[in-house]
Amino acid sequence: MTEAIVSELSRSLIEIAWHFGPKGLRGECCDDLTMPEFIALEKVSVTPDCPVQVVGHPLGFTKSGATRIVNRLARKGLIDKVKSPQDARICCVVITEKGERILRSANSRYMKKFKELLAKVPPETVPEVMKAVTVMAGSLKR
Amino acid sequence: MTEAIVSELSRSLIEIAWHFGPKGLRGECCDDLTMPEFIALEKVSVTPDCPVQVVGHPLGFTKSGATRIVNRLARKGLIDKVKSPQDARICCVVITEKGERILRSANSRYMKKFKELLAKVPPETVPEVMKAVTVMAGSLKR
DNA sequence: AAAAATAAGTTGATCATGTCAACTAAATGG
DNA sequence: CCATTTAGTTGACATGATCAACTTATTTTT
Repeated sequence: MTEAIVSELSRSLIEIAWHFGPKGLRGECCDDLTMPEFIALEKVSVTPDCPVQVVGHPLGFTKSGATRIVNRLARKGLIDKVKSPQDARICCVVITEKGERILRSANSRYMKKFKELLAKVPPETVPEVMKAVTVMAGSLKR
Repeated sequence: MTEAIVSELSRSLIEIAWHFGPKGLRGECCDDLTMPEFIALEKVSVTPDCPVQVVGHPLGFTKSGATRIVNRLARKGLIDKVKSPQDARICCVVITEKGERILRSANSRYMKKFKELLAKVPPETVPEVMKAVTVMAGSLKR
């Protein structure tokens, strides 16, 4: 494949990234959940007794940044912090009922945006595109 | 297509977006060009005599934010601000030689990342994926 | 068992980057 | 020629992250 085409494509991907990006669904719904907050909440929801630092991993944050985003989510009532019984240094982060609700709501917002994009793609290629996106994302989780 | 699959996919896309995102190639190269700076520089490079506000458009910035990002790029020597001879209110923003160089460098960085992702995708589906990404990005430019 | 090293988390100081509203200066048009 | 609009800038502010220094708890070494 030619450089020019890959170049064009990576620019397209960046545009999509920005569109879905930090200002993604600001103010559109969901307690004004920012994109990093969404990613953090998602991480908490799939990680049982998630330590604070781990919340920062998918975001590439330092542990300090992790503390701060966890505190923000806690202040909004989306998560709870519980001291681990095994190791008192560790702070188990768990999602609350409200957190689950907000996460679902935010997720459907993003889905809506994504569907709008997919609508422009030739329908017969959709399954392959979806598979490709999944594979690409999967290769990011180290 | 089922909700569950679209949900999974939109999360994948968000992960990719974050990976390419604001902290994208921070410190990896290119004078520490941030993602919004990259987008701004790109805009300047394709828009002859680009007014300041226009730089902010693809980013969704206010004119104030546009001024600030333009000043940052100017301070780094990547662009020049020239008063328009036709209308002295307007400030024509033009990319410098250094700006062109940095832009190319940043672009190839992003391309490298993108290629790494594409490598995980079944090769025969690559052309369709590329087309789909382009179309999706295209539908964002209103 | 005591001391040293390591690890999790927090916090103050700071920095980066955006908004808003008020401003200046230039153009436009009754 | 005055009123309005427009481009751009700026000060005050909000947000959100880092860094380094700290506390507290666990683990390792001796």
